[in-house]
Amino acid sequence: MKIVTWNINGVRARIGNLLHWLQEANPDIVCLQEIKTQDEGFPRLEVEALGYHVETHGQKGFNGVAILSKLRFDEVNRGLPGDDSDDHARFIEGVFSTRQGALRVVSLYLPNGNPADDPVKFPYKLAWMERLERWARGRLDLEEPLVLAGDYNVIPEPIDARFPENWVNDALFQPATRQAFRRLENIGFTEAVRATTEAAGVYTFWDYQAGAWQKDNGIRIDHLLLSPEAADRLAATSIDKHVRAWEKPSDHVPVAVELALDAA
DNA sequence: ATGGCAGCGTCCCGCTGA
Repeated sequence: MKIVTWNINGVRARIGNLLHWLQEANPDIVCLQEIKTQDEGFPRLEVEALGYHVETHGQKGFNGVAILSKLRFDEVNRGLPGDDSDDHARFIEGVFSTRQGALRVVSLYLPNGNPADDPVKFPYKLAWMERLERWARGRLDLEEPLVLAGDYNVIPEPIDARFPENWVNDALFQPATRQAFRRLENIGFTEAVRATTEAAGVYTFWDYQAGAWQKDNGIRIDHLLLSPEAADRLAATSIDKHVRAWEKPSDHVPVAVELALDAA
């Protein structure tokens, strides 16, 4: 079972890249972030034509997440519980049947939080991370394979940036941000890419500006966190870095995990 | 990043992103 997360930075602007990549990578489940459209604007017919079921949680202009799946959805939940006043579309959960039992997959787009001294944006990021932890603790009680996949907007460690010194004042690399991410790991989640490589120079995002891609000035901020039951079935991870060199690319690339699970 | 891209809606400028 191949599960992938990709911040696509506008699904309507990226539909050609998405269709090409789906055929090349042949994933079973895809978690998209920043679809930047309302649900009715998602190009679902083109994606369905490739054999995928589509569930979205969109909003006008920015944010928005989706899950594409070759497996039928048994259940879909939209929005991260814990704050009814939060109207950002950043969270969608799908439940699937496998031969080994239920599988839960979340596509999440964690708030950026910049500027780090902003009285609203940075606290919103930390509060969202606290809500995610609270929600995730509850899901761990189910003792099921669960994948929390998405754009976390978190650089976990200095090794996850080409120039970590450039990020010390950034919300993505603040001590409080990194601590909140470690808390998610410490309650029982395994970060899939770091579980499979200790290598430096592994990035998932390169800014459009200042020739960041050409200089390999990247950061690793797209992650897949695995519950114990999912981590026990972790077979491999991969990053489709070559997609960043395509025409009209997203600034993020797909990050994949292979789990030893079979569709029911 | 003293902001040099890119997508989107308010649509040829302003906002958001990281």
